[in-house]
Amino acid sequence: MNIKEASRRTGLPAKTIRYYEDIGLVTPDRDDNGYRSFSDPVLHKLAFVGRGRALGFSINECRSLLELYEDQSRASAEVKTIAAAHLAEVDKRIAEMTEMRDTLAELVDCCKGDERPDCPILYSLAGQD
Amino acid sequence: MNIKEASRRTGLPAKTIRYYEDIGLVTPDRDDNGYRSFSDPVLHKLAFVGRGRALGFSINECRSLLELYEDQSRASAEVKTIAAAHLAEVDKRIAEMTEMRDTLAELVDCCKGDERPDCPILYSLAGQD
DNA sequence: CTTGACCTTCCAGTAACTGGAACGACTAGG
DNA sequence: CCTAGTCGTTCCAGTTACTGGAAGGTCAAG
Repeated sequence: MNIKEASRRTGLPAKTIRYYEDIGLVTPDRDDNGYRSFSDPVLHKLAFVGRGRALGFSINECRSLLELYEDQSRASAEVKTIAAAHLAEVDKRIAEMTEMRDTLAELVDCCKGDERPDCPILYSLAGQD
Repeated sequence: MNIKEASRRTGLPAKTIRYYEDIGLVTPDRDDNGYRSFSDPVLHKLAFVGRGRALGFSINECRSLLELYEDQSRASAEVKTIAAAHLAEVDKRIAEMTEMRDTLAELVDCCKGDERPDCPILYSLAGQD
């Protein structure tokens, strides 16, 4: 299977698949003409990484998870450690963004949005609170 | 005032202040020895950008806001447009992250985290739902 | 006159792609 | 057999917003 079909099946852009090969996440076979040839296991790994990325795992976390997935003697505790750490990160990030959002929403709400220069958003950014 | 003091007063790393000069956000004066010399207005602009960044505005949004701030004849509607668009982005991002978070939390919750290889997190990433 | 804290510039690296150029391979139609 | 069009390849550069580090100049204190 060529890269386009692999792209279609995994939902990953062809560019991204090439990039994943570059950084050693997957190693598709090659046909005699130099074209990449995607076997089912490789396709499977790509989809695995795609799902990991969709859950916000970094490439390196995906790499570790992939290794654990392939290691039949893994302990689920190792996986859980990675995922729990990531979850904590996500929670923190959401909390930060929510705080930001609320401040922002308040400012937007206070701004009349007319043709006059008077603007609480700018005043706040200027530190005139 | 030299860069260190400007850094202390704005809370921005000196490196960042130099970077902001590089990209033309601010233009501090120079002393005869080549050192940057920060006047109050420049300091003020730096603090403005710092607050904008803390609210999640991109550098370019900060640049636009700064221009509007300095334009006495601005219409607050212009500012509101930028801020509201950003707010919508933030809201979208928070929604995405929250969805991610919930899926992740569920998986983490289901994983026993022991020495056995059995792991719902990996199974889910592998697409075995 | 030396030490230490400051300052300068410039180069490179980060994360995870994405766009584009330049060129080769393959297939279908005339 | 030629050609057009779609696919594939590699490689280089750009994105965002910094950050780290090297090499070297400046300044104030003792």
